Amino acid sequence: MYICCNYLAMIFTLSEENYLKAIYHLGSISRKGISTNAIARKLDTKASSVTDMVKRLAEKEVLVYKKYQGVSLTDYGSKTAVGVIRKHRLWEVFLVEKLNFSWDEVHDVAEQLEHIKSPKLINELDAFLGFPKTDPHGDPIPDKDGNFQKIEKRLLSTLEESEFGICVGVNDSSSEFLKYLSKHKISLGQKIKVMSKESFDGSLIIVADGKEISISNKISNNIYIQS
Amino acid sequence: MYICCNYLAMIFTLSEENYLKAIYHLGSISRKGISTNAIARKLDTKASSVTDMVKRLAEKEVLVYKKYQGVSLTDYGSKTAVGVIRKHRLWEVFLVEKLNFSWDEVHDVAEQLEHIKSPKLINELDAFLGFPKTDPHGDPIPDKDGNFQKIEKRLLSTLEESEFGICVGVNDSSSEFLKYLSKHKISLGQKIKVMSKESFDGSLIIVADGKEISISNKISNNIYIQS
DNA sequence: ATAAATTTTTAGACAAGTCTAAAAATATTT
DNA sequence: AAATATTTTTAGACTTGTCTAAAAATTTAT
Repeated sequence: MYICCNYLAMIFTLSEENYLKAIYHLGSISRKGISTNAIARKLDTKASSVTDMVKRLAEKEVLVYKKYQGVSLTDYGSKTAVGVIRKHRLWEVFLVEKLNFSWDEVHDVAEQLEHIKSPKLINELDAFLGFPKTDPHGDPIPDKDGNFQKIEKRLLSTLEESEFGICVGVNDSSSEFLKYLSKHKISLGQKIKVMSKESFDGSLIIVADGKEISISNKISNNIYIQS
Repeated sequence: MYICCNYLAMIFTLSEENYLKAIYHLGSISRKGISTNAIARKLDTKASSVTDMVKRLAEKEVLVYKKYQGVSLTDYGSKTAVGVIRKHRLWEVFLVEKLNFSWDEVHDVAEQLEHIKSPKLINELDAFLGFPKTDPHGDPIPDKDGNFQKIEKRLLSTLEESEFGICVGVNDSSSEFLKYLSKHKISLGQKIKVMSKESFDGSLIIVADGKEISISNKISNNIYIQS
């Protein structure tokens, strides 16, 4: 029998880790295949690049890929993604609590630190910080076995002017509502920025896929975003 | 007038930083041009690869390169290398003092951490650690302007019979060598006395931590002491 | 000072990761 | 169900950083 790889010793490049993390975030809401375009949007890259990478990752058996059907992570791929997220969030806590970073300064640095490879480092850091349960944005920190509480998500309606987020899910999955979203280019992974907010009816003017549209409070109460 | 690059905003790849660091280390010994082969040996790569990279770095004006004449760092290249070394050594202190790493475990992780780009991160880390002057191997840590003291140090192998000194550093920081030292209770600050010196192979009989041991010339050539 | 050995460079190739442009498949509209 | 639009994939190219093999320059030895 042919053993393709030793999972425990498997090493991923920085790029591969970023893809796994992006796919995990997109997939943690919907259980369907994640589309090439959604991944491309999330990673600010081109669909063709995603196709290439996804093929490589499928060969490594961290995700399942079928042409034109999108992808979904295997258990091992999911575990790997959670490991990267754990590192990201622990470093964020370190930066804020020990090095006087404010919550809006941590992300870029944590994006670099999350790729440092050393199990001892991250587990000692966890202990040094007193095994924190959430990061500075309120997102849960997985423990060293990958267990954590439910993911934090907000309604689009809670965003303020000039804030933005990535669409990670919907509350209402009626065909009617989903068609409305498609027509306005709002899909999983789509970046949405709030340009202005009308205080008297809660309607928003947002930018999605480069186009500016106005949406009612009813709509923004049915879209989940992640900052 | 054509301005080739903005030094302050210049960003180097991981590979480029490793080349600069290697050239800096080789250059702080001899003042001549550093040879392609010496760099290749230090980085465990091929001479042809070094030639390629060195051309790129010369274009970025961080070093001066003339065919067949070796290279030498410009002031800016040198400053960049010192910046990487500063990061490496500060992370080593962090790992040992805060995260319970032993001195033979830090090198590989610090090799990764030294490439994280964030001036705020490293300056805050410096403050968090109390502005340490030396790393766990006794090497000086440059301050944020790149200044550091040269510490007076001699090789243990230069001591004569009945002389003694304090261990202040090592030349080889491989885990293998450091483990050997630990086993024989030789660490930074340890007093070492030379009892006798074998003239034909240069081996020494020393006393460290109250115990008498024999060490080869290869070992004593990798330990720095201060009288 | 010529020959031999060594070092360094060039030329050409490769892998990872990305891109553009065009083709193929799927989804939507009428 | 045919036409249109969108998504996804393919094909080919580029960059970074590496390699091998061979050519050129330099150094060492005779």
